[in-house]
Amino acid sequence: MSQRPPLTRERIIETALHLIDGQGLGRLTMRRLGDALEVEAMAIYHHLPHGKEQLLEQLIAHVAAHPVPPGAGDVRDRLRAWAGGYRDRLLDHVGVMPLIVTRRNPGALMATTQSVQDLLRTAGRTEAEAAVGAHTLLGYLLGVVALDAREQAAETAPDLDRDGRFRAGLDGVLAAIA
Amino acid sequence: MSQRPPLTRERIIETALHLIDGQGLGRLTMRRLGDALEVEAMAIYHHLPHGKEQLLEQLIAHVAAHPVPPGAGDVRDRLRAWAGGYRDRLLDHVGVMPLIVTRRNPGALMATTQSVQDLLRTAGRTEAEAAVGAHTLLGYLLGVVALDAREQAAETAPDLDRDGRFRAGLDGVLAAIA
DNA sequence: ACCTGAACACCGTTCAAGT
DNA sequence: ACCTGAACACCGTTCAAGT
Repeated sequence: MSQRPPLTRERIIETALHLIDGQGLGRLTMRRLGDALEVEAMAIYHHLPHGKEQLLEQLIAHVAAHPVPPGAGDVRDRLRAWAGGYRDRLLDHVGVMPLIVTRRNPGALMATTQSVQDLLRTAGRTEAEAAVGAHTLLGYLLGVVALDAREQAAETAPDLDRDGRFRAGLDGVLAAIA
Repeated sequence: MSQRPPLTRERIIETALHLIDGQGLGRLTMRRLGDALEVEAMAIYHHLPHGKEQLLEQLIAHVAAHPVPPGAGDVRDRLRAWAGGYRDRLLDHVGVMPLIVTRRNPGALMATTQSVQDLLRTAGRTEAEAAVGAHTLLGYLLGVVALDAREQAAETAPDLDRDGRFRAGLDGVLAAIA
């Protein structure tokens, strides 16, 4: 008798993310999520009282919240490393990109943006420069991931060096802001 | 007796866009679209045999396809003007942004990207520089619109100069690529 | 050719009931 | 407290029928 692990918010979120990564956002339904959790769909509402809307907000938070870690060293190097990690995470969960771009849960992305802005501020930029810089870098990251995801879908030029192109573009953006 | 104008693909697309702009993507359903067109929902299938999927593809094409117009003059000036217009269009139809970021209809965005790449190529950049430049500029544009849309939803700092911040970031990106 | 109406499988969610 | 089961309103779509 394989005992089912207890139903928790974390397990729900993780399973939903796994479902999206494997089958796409369109196939995430409360009923299918219930099946994957070996539970009736209605049981989910006990842990997420606001239903699917709340589930999606949690997914956005889980993927999009990725603040720059504290540390020292050259600002551009720190931002370069952080941006690479953020891009990897977003590409691992491209299925949630449409959610991140939605009006739902605006806080998740804004907290991440704020952390970049704070870093730039600490590094000596003016408040206005830091705001423009953080907005530009985050915009570049989000948009480039969206473009890469589409290219993958279209499957044109499979020999394309997406990583190299990203790093080249990133260096340009970093030169402009930091 | 107000005669209903004939049902055409264009009228369907326009009405759907109007519905999204006013009520959001989540409220676009075939049945509601039928109501807005003063027709049974099933009539739409006669003009879009592949149903909602085809409708969404058309909406993406309508909003995201925005190639750089032919012309002469300073490359940065041309790209600046074009980018401003593209941003305005995307902001006018933020509701379709989640669709643009989806894997559906990859061609629409890629054609736009290609037009930027061609412009950079004609202006003397190498093929690789043009590819990185087009990808960087398009990425910046898409991502920044997504961020702006979220900020609008959160309604923090209503005195924020979003247009100025965009132009400042755009100048940085243009300096890096053109 | 163009549109309608009934029908089907599926969806999110409420609500009363079980343990 | 935690989960189930039936029910409701809604969805996209098929298919036969109308004109």
